[in-house]
Amino acid sequence: MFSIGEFSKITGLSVKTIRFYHEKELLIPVMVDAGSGYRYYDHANVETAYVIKTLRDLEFPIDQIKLVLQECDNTEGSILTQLQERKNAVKAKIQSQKNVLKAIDQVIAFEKENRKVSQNTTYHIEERELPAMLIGGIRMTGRYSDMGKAFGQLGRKLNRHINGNAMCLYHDGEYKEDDADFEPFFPIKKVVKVDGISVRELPACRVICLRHLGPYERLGVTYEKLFEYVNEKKLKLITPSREVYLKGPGMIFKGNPEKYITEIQLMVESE
Amino acid sequence: MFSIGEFSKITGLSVKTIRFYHEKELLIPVMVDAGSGYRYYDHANVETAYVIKTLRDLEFPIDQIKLVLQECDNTEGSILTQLQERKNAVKAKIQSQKNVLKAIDQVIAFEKENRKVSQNTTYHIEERELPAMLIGGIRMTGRYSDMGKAFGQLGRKLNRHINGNAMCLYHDGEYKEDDADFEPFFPIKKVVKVDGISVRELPACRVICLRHLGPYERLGVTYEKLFEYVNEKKLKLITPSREVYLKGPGMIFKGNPEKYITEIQLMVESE
DNA sequence: TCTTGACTCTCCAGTTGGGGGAGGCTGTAG
DNA sequence: CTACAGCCTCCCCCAACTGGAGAGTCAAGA
Repeated sequence: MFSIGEFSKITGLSVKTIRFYHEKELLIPVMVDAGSGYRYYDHANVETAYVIKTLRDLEFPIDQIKLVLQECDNTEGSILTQLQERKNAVKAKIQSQKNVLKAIDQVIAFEKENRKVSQNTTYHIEERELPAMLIGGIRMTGRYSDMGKAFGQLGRKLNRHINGNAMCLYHDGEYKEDDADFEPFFPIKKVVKVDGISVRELPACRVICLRHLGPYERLGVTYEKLFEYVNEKKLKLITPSREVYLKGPGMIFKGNPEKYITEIQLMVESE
Repeated sequence: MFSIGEFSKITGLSVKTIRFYHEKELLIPVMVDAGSGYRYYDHANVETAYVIKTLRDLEFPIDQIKLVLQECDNTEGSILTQLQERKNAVKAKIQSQKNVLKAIDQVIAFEKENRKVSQNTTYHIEERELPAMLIGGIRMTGRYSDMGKAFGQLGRKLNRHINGNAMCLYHDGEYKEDDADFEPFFPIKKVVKVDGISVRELPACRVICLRHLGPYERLGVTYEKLFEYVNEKKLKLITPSREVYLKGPGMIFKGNPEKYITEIQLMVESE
């Protein structure tokens, strides 16, 4: 018979753990001195202890180990079933961890992309030909402040198909506060079918564009510059116009709005 | 300003959780009524709540979220670092889970193998030519009861290279109790270098063999039958002899010793 | 103004698998 | 006989909440 300390050295379980297993009725000492309360263990206890250790290494929860030990001898096949169950549970856990990993990667990718845009240049009005692009978007009417949620949804649902910065189409010819008609979207790599997202091709077109540094509230100033240019050059605008969010709020933090960079693209008739 | 219930509906956090986050100073209500103790939240709190939710989804621990929130604006790159750290932590977790999975698989494989051997036949002495086999073993002197530990070690270290049932070589010509010279081993698929394990080829040979059903204590009876046969046929024995543990104790449970099946193989001179 | 019912408060306990330590008994060796 | 190692029970601690009890508060209807 071994005292708890000897038993601890034999089995490699800590004294605390052994007492805990006794309390949980997992590993019951062969004898407990009625007077002193000292626990004494024998060889059969050692065997049981090894079984418990093995199963704990396989991350069986205590309760299940108790079950396994109870039907120890009477069944032959049951341990295999239990092992299979445990295996499935561990598999499920791995899968959920992998999903977390994927989500983290996505956030990292987004934050990195968002940080890449250089801030040192000053911006000039440019005329450009935009190529056709495949997009996935959500057209909505309401307030601009709801756009964030839409981008969140788009990001989650389009995920790895995303092929560029967040953008938005403005279908109104004029500025509206409460009842605007706009369409947040992402360029995507190939046609996908996703609930609640409309996928289509945006045809190639000619645009004049200008970048804006600072919070969205001050976009008006930059729009004004573009309109001046349009008048001067006697160009004709076509709706919808676009904004490209080169650097905006992160997926986690809003960041510093003074550093946001947005490119405004106004479609004009080709000459 | 929102009451805690409204705030809960807005953010999707339970009321309990919101109070918990307050206690942890993660999410501090914009105002607490001094008289009633009622918590009131505003839009900034909603934003913070979303940040917390996002980070919790990525399995950031509370304390780290607190840090992240504290250095919210003052740093740009820090969140990326934190994300990378989190990623590595999750990766490590996945790896450890995968190891558990592998261990479970190994146990399952072992238990299945151990269960496969049919028990319904009666056994006869056979003469056989054994092919050469590559083995990994541990030669030891002492008691037979230490063999279990050796097999445990062998199983862990040889792992996927194992290519057959557990076996043992008996290098003594006679039966010894305390000071036996024996060598538990597994057949293996290819040469591997592992600390404390000797790997070599066992040459092909001629053996007479007989299977034994029951606990190891009664192996003597079966040995006797073989010795009778040897005398009768005037064969010459060569050491070492072997035992093949067709069905023995499981990796977790000892199982029922009455059902153990062991094949004894005695090497004889080729005719 | 009172009542009702929904809402909110604080405090306590429990979850898993133990670890750390206090304060007090026990066993054994010199 | 005494010292000291070993053992006992009891309580608190970890994370991230959840559940419940008992009491106080708010807003609306009678």
